[in-house]
Amino acid sequence: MVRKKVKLAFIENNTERRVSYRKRQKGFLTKARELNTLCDVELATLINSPYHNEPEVFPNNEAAISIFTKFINLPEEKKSKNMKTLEKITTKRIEKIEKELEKVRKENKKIEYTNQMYGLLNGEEMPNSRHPEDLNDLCYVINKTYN
Amino acid sequence: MVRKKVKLAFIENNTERRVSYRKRQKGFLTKARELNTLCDVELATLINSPYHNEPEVFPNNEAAISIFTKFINLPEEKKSKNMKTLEKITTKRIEKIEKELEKVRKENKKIEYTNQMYGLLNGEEMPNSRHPEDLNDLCYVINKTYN
DNA sequence: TCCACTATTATTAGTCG
DNA sequence: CCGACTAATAATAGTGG
Repeated sequence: MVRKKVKLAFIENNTERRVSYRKRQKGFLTKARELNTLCDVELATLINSPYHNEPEVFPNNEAAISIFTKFINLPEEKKSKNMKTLEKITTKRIEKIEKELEKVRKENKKIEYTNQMYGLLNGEEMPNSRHPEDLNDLCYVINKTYN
Repeated sequence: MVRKKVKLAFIENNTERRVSYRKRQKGFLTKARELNTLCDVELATLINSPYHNEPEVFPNNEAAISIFTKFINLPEEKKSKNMKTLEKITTKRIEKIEKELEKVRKENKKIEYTNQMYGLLNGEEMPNSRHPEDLNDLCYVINKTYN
């Protein structure tokens, strides 16, 4: 996918294939980490290749085993197609809990910002994460966003 | 990683996160397919997310299960370095509990045999499970084994 | 909510030392 | 064979409908 658009087929040349593997494994694991972090999903991967002796596991052995064991033990009908009522109910509950979670996060942010305001008013140091020029807007933002 | 360089952290906004997840899952699975095809390695992935009801499995259920089962059954030292404390601790605890269990079993046996001895001395029937010719040795065995 | 678009960044095939 | 580099393609955050 660069210099030359590459044909999606087994790379016959050994050296070329090994080099490509190294680069792409790196990229692949980065993508896994990003997806995992940005969206907080349960994600496991395992690669067996002749280019390393031990399997390459993400995120780590225990988590991967736990995620996969859970899947293996799922009853067949849950592994695919037809979703049962129980699962739908669970999904709804998860959605509800997520909304509550977001609310709590907002509340925490508000408290955090408000504390920063008080701290600043009492002459404390400006937190590293916040620039002085933000100060004028801080109070406005707090009220605008959270009330 | 585009328009704006994105911070590698959980995306708080629900909608934004869902959209990002969709796009990135697509990209991730593409990368998996490419690595798999170009370099012909054994590769399995599994994602559980609130954005789909069924786990997203690559390359397919059976292959993924087979690859992971193989891994789970590997001897510990092959599973590699990053086997963490949790599992070691669990293993140690199980070993300890098993030892205690064995001790308790021995204790129970001793009590059982001793009771049989008393029963015999008081003229009770020989238990079916024990032959008369064993009797000579019983007391010796009790002491030899358990003291 | 979800396309489709596109400006940008990220990935990587091939090159060089 | 390997690491660094870079030209070129690929992925995707934000946008507009």
